[in-house]
Amino acid sequence: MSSSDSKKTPPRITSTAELARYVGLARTTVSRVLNRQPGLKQSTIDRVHHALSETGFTPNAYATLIKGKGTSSIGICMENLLTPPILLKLATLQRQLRSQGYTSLIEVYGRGESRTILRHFLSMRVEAVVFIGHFDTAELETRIRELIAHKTPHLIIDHHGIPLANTVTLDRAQAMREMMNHLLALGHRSFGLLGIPLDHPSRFERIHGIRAALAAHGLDLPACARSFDAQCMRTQDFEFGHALARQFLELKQPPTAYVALNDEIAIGAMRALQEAGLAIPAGASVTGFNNQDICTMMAPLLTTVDQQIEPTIKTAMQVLMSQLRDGMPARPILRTIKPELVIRQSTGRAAR
Amino acid sequence: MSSSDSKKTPPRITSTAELARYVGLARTTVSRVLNRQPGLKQSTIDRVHHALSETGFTPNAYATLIKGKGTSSIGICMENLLTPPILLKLATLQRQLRSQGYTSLIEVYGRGESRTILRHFLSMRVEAVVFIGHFDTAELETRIRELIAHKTPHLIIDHHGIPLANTVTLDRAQAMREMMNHLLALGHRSFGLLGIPLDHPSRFERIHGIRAALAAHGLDLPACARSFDAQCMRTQDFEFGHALARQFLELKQPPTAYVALNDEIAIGAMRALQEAGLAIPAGASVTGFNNQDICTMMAPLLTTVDQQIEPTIKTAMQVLMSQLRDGMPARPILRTIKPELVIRQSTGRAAR
DNA sequence: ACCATTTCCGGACAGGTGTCCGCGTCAAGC
DNA sequence: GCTTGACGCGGACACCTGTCCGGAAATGGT
Repeated sequence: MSSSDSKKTPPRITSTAELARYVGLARTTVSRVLNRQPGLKQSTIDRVHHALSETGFTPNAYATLIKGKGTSSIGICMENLLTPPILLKLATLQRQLRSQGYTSLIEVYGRGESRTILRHFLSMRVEAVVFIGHFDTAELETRIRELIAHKTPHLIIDHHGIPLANTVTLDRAQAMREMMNHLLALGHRSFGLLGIPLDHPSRFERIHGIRAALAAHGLDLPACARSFDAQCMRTQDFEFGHALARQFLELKQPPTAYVALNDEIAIGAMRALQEAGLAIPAGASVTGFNNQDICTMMAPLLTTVDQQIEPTIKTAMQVLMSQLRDGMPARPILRTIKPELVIRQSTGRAAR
Repeated sequence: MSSSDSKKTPPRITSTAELARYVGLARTTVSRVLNRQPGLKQSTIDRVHHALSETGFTPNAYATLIKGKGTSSIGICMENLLTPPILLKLATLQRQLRSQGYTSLIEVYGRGESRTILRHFLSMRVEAVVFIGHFDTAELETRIRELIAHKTPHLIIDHHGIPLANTVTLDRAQAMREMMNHLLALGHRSFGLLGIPLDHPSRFERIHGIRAALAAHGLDLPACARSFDAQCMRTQDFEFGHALARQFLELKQPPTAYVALNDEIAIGAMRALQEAGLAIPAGASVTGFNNQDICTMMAPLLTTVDQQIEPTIKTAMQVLMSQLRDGMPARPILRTIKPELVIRQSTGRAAR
């Protein structure tokens, strides 16, 4: 009791050397304890661990990682942090990476910042870089070239159309083909595209699928499908869909089926149509994309496309891990994920 | 032309020393160029920059940051990456931090992992740690104590009730008080609470606000409000709200007003009520929480509470920056954000 | 051709950690 | 009391970058 038990305030330790002084051991001994090397008495191990939890000291990660060998970190560049499917991918990817012992460095892309972001990742010596979402193609391709030159593994999720890049992406053309076939079988022949411009490169795949399905029925895209995207500002998707649908309703002969870029736009459009007195699907059909949770809470339940996120991330992990294990592949890896059409209540036979 | 121009493959440079050898300069000279020190010929500067862009070399961030002075990084621990309001907070905070020159290290909390996460942050020598969301109170309090001992600034967003922690949080009691006053003024006297258990510590604030509003009207909480949370599994919120509402509908006298934990649950409940033939708000009133985008796309438009995320993050940044500038505050900082009641169409006079 | 100035070199140290290795110390067994 | 291990010490080097400083070299001007 009379001994100096006034250890109310353990000193602030900032290095293993200080910690070693604190417990009265050599710095190298402390280091050996921290790295679980054999040949140490149990009592000294306990002594160090006790001091460790007492002072709360944490070894400086930067000093360890100077050597660059095995930072166990992956850089993830996100298109944004707001759209649900992208986020779901991030969340599951991050979880799986962690379970494999990898830390994620997450950065959000802003116009033209990809260069800065990539430099940051490389300066942090990440072991791979993942891009999730849609980016500027030319810019992204430059980044990929840089990564390949660095021999740093990479993976693109969603953005399709860069031949030299390892890509895991949903087959959006296939998705649109199936969706169009579904609508065509219901007798629809005039379509309103919501949030899917006819000529924008980022929507090329979708348009391609739509065109293919129409062609198979002897129909021509520009003749039976229209898009009013240029007329409306896209700020918030529900409102966007709402505004787009209203544009279509001003036509003398509005389309009988509406194909939306995503579920939010579809729901906004449904609301506009219903407000105009149209019953769905009796008066018009509406389709979404992503199969988000809301789809089953609408009246009517929304017909949509499921992104198959679980399988997507699963193959993404495979591609990533194979690169981390075996190095860069001889030729770029391309894995396309098959979408799943989810037919619910918002699509029905075309009104006469 | 005859000179050796076969620089098709610039070598892989991993240190400034190698780069210096590559351009035929001293390592220190290269370092001076990289750090923009004066007294250098323009031609040598160009020479280095050219080699830099040619080889794509990036200085090792870890070596620079060993000294620990200013990693300019902030650790952010997230409750999850799936609920929209939390994510909106993350996204805006991350953006604002970056505009101030800070990098964000984002980690997602999993049961009991907060210790590991905090150790990681500290080993990365972050300059502050932010918690966003709701956590286990005891666990979180321990972390905060550790951070204070480390003299590392911290901030909690949303989780309320840890006296020694710097906190920025929405006044949820106030929100519920206003909401209940609104419903009481409409004549409602029996309430169904959706996703808000009467006794769970994480919902203490809400219950407190509800109780206060009722008491002001001479009413007793257990007498006029019920919660069926224990009966239903909460996996997906829409379904959860749907299931909860169905439970209430089995009562002989179902409540006339439903107060939900969030917008998703409210929407699920609305759907269940409508399916049962109840008109809203004529047959029953429903309120949400968060004022997400969907609220304006429902029929009827959902009455809800706006979280005021912009002001929240703005004050969060203030609290954070003041700590980074002036060090730890003498006493814990507590800033509460005033919510905003958003009255729309889903609430109306109580049915007789 | 000479001098002054600018510019670059290269050695040195610091920063925190991991690892190797020879040597001292201490305790246990004979 | 001696040998034999087991264990801890402490010096050394490495990793990569930033910075300081004296001296060498090149450049400029006269």
